[in-house]
Amino acid sequence: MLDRKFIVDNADQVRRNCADRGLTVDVERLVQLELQRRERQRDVEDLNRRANEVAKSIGKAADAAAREARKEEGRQLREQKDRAQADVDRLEAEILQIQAGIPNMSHPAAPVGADDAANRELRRGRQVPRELDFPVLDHVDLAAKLDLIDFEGGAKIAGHGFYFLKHEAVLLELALQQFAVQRLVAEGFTPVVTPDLAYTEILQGTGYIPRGPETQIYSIENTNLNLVATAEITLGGLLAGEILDAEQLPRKLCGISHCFRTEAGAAGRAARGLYRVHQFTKVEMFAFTLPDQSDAMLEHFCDLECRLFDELEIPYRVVDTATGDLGGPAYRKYDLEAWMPGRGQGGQWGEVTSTSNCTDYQARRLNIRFKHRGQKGTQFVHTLNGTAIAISRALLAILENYQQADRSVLIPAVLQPWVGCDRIRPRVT
RNA sequence: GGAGAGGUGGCAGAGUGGACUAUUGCACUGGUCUUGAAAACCAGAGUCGGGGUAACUCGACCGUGGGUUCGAAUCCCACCCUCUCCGCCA
Repeated sequence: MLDRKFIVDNADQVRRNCADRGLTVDVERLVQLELQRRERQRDVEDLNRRANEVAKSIGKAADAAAREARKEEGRQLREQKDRAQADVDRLEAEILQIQAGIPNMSHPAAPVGADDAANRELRRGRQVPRELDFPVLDHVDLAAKLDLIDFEGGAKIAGHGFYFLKHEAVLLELALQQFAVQRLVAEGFTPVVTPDLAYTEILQGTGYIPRGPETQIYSIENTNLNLVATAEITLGGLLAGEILDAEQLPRKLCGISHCFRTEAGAAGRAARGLYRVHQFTKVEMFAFTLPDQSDAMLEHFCDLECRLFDELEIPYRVVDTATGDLGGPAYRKYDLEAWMPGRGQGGQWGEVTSTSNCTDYQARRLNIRFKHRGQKGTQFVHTLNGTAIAISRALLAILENYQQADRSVLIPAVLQPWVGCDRIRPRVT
């Protein structure tokens, strides 16, 4: 959420940013409603003050008749106050609705454009895509030949988009988690395993919208709980409502969670196999920083993502996300897109990680602040999130990039200690 | 899941309808004393919003949301959470 005072004082800038992101938002109406609300709020406070004065005077009233008169006066003042408060509440609700639809401001260097066509490639990873001089399979066919993933089984018990991992795929899932968490712990992250469910207000604080027609979120009926779409939700929510000591920032966490996404409206998009599924495991990075640390932290997160994929020896490119393709809370976002030889005709880049600087947009709604010891006042922290490893897409990229002419798949060297072999061979049945 | 007890400032902990303008202690900040520190003593100090150049001042906040009342930390209702015991269970 953007600061309301900022919106009112910088309406033009906010309107332009909404346009850059391809959104139409009635900023003028918000400004107008907010000015009305402030005026009415002053009435509420004035009536409260007068009612408080009356209440205090009752004990000192000379006689019963005077006391009754004062009571009546107090009653009327409270009634007026209630009416004024109702106006304020009504205005507040309408303002919030508009305000919630306003995205974060965008980094001045972020490419301006309507969609991912305007994304800017920043650089490529160490590994270049291999020349494959044999018929290339995609991960679905590879997994079938190697008996690694059972999509039919997943569909049978939970529907399309669910799957069973089997054999070396299971070892790879665990190996990727180990690999990511160990690297991150060495970089000063506190590792956590988070809940896979969270309250609606926590999701909203992080910028996710449960229970709408277009929601990507699974909710538990008759409760206030939802399945998380990412550990970003639980990691951000962990410190909701807290005031942090400035000296203890930045604070870096990495969380393992399962991620659940309905993928409503995703039908028809390139979604074969593991690329777009309803459940996967992810190791997520999250940071709480001082405002002047967040730009550098975003670069740090991006560097870490690059290091992980360089170590896995998977080809990738880094992309600076265009304004129209940024999520609402993001101020700037970098994606890593891995080379996926089996995707499309002759291979395509496909997103494997994403890291965002959300500045104070999430922190304002989650109410996470910091203060300097001995100084008065608080400010909102900045929050950042980044994918370390999303298992399903990393697995996809490994299978397709490491496939061999004999239909075996090599195991990346860094993962071999955990997988316990250097190659997955077709299973003899 | 059942029964009981609770949720008050950074922490501990008092407050059961009107001077709460939230007692007190610890921790914190400044000062006095001291070569310096500790101790002692004195003083200050929460968050959010509004008004004012400022000293300052007004409103809100005692788990959350409603309600009763002229007036609620205090009474009532619902929900959330914590602790103890019991049940169930990996």
